[in-house]
Amino acid sequence: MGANSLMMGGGPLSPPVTSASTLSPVSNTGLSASALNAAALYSQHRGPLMDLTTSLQHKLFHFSLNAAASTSPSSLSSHSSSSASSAYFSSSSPTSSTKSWSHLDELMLNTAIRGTVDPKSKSSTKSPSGQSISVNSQQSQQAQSHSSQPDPSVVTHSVSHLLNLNDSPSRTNGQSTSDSGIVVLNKSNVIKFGVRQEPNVPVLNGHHNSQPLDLQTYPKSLSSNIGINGNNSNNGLPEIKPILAKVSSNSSLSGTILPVPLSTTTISQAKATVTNSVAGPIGPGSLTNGVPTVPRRRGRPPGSTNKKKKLQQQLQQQQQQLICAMSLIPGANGGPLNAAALSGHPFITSGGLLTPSAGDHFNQFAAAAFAAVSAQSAAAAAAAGGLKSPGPNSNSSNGGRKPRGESRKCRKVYGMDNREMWCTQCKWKKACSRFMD
DNA sequence: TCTGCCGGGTA
DNA sequence: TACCCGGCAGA
Ligand SMILES: [Zn+2]
Repeated sequence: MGANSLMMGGGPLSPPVTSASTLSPVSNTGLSASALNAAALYSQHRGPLMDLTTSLQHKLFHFSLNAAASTSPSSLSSHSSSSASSAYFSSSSPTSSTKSWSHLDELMLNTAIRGTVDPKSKSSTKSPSGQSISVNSQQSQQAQSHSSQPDPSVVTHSVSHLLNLNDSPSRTNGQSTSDSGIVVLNKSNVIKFGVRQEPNVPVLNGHHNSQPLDLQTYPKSLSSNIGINGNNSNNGLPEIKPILAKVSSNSSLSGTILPVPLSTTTISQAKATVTNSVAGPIGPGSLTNGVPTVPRRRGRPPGSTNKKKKLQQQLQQQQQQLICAMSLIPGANGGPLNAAALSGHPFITSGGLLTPSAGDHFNQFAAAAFAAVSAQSAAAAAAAGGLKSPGPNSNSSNGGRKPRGESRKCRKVYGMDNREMWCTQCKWKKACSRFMD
């Protein structure tokens, strides 16, 4: 029931496309204008498409392209001056919670989409063409290892294998009313895809009798024309192609994912109808010459560090302690030190550091204070610098950091493989909101 | 080595 | 505010 309402309930497409009235997908998709138009054009001839990126949010599986993982952090950010198109790609540290697309497999797809795990579908999925997912993984690793520029065709190939797309659009029956679609598209640097939520619709047909998506991978020039990720060939970003497909609910082909023929004319037509009135994450400002660009990913850029700031804080703290200690010097018993006394003191340098020099009137009191402060600041620096604090019970409430709770949190409960099941806070590396202590 | 999460950057 | 990640403390 949900599927049908999703399919039928969609309003007209937001961009003023001529075929908008014939299209029934949800419009608030965040898909690129050209993609929407391509979908519109397709649905005009072939029947309605449904954007599952929106309708199946909770079932969506998402992953980041990790193709640039092996590059240095500086090369991760777009080096093009067009900051609008800059994007980051997650590094794949061992503890990284981001799933590399090369690790995507059928099991995860089924888990993500159907919420169930089919134990026998784990790993080593073979396609009839003799290629397997592991081959794609190898390809991806190759792409990762020797180049900061991932090979977009590898991405597309792999996705097509994973989705097991059928390459025969002619098998589509004309009954558009019983067909719904699946849209696989890029949104920022994340590919999202899914199928409509309907029981008993196998996402991946069990026979793996499909072909790879080669016929969907139009050449680079075309993908540039359609405006996916812009046509800036040297912007350091991988090209992510739109993949449009539909799920047939025909009895004999139930669950088979049929590709949408993105013909050259369709693409060019789609390009011609690109407008600036696209709503969604790809905002109006990110369209340049009708070419949507990839917005920069939110969040802390990978590779950024807190060390600089921390060092600064450390220094400041040190100085403060110094001043406090120096307040012992002029007064008899640690009376407050006024500015005049401090500024006139021979041991306070412009940098705020105390530099006792031989021959000066460096009294014992000051020496003692200096030693004390030095020891203190050294300890503080050691603590802040990542050295293990010395004793087991070094401090009961160190730094105001609350002690770790004893309950298992989402990460432990669901595991890294099911990150989509974690609570939001855990996803963000914040204090878990689901398993409170 | 893994887990939990704080601090802070970015949109 | 939402999202994301470096890095630290502790198990
Ligand atoms: Zn949680």
